Amino acid sequence: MTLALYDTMARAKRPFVPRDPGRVTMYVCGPTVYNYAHVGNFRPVVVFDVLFRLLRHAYGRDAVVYAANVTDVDDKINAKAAEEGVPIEVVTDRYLAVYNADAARLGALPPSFQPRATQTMAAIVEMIERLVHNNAAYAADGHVLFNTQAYAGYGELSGRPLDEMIAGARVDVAPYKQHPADFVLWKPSKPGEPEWDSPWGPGRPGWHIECTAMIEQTLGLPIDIHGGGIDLVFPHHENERAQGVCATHEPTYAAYWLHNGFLNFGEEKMSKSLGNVALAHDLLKSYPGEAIRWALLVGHYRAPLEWNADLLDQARRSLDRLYGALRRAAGVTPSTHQPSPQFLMALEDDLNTAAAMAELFALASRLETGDPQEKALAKGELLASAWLMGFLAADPEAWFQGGVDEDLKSRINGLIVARDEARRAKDWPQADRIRAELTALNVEVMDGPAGATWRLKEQV
RNA sequence: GGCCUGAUGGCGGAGUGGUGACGCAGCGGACUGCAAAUCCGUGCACCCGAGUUCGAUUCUCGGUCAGGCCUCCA
Repeated sequence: MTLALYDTMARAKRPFVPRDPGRVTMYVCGPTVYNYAHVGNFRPVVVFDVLFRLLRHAYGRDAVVYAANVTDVDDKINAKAAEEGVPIEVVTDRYLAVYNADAARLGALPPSFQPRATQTMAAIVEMIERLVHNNAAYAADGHVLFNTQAYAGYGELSGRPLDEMIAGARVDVAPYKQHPADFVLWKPSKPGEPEWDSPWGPGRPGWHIECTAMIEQTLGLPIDIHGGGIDLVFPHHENERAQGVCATHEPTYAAYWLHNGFLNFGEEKMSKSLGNVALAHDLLKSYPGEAIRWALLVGHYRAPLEWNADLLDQARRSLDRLYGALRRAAGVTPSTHQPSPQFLMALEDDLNTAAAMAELFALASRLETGDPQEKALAKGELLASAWLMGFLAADPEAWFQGGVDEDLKSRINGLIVARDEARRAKDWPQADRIRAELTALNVEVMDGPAGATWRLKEQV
């Protein structure tokens, strides 16, 4: 295993060496649950799921501990709850359930932990107390603020010198801040908002502290890998790091910082064939989760990805190709359970999913054309490789015929049999009539040496 | 205003100092009663300008464009 990961702080690819190979820790910033999540929210979910799987492959299933948090204390949540006249838990529980269900349909394994801010309050308050005690935080005007001057390394992660940021800042500085870059650890709640007890009066935590507290509580500091969207580098992760280091006096907060790029929405391109490709939840009504996952992984995770309906159609066709090869090779017994070396090499190179996918196609091609021995190897490697990336877990038949109810299925099979009889009698007009009927049912027939197979034609 | 990325064929997207992945779409052929699928073959690209070099899409500089961050944000 020679995994190399691009570390945002080092601005370079670095060989990955965990602190303890027997306990590899990874934390990824999750969503604020106040609404249906945007597809872009699922890019990190899927990307870090691939990394999770790869790490488990390398270090062992139980050796990787992965925490992905949920932010359930937030202004937007408060607003939504107030709008509906319900407690915030009603809102957060609802959207968290949807989020988790959608993530599962995108093939993401459940993380080892899914901590929530509301369930980490004691740890948050305790950590703030520690920061105050360490002179890294101060109370002012009902707030507790982190003192950015207390940490010399502040700005190292994002590569921004402090004064530079202040010079370019477009926000007014709150009067109670000692330094313009200081940020809130604890603040009083507004009337009617949820609040928690603390030594500084009832209130709620600032945004950044929850992650640091959750990491310490679920994984322990320091951790090996910290991930999230590129937008989180500053200020969120910069602040997390400052807090974590000052609270623990441990110079490393996270050994590797990984950040995924954004999805690009070319508006005019997108809205034509598909009304709404922005919400994963809506997308899942039109596309298999696996196709969406494929689309999200088709480019390198750090690069921006052009997101449009075409991409999704192409993703589905790519999977058709792979599942098609498996379907035709139903009788082949895999001779290995190991992913192909080429495939592994691609993923180990900072998760080069595009190159890994190319290898999947190469394996499919060998599965189509190789001699029996080569086919057996290709099938084993194709399946093991694809599984490592979270693909091809479905039965090929189910992929092509999925979503068809039993009634329709037996009707289709009846027509296939009837057509087969007509074909054997060389009654081509009758055979074509039956095919037309099947076409009307959105079914495509494929005659093969072993009889006809069929598939549902693409929708949309 | 400050900081930072990126710009590859019809589309998406790897990668490389010299033989130019891969997928989808296209085209030609094989197979098929006809199709589909599959197989074989094939066309199409490296933003602009300058520099370094025997040679640059790949390195350097400048420009243009796009995106991100500095404020909630994947």
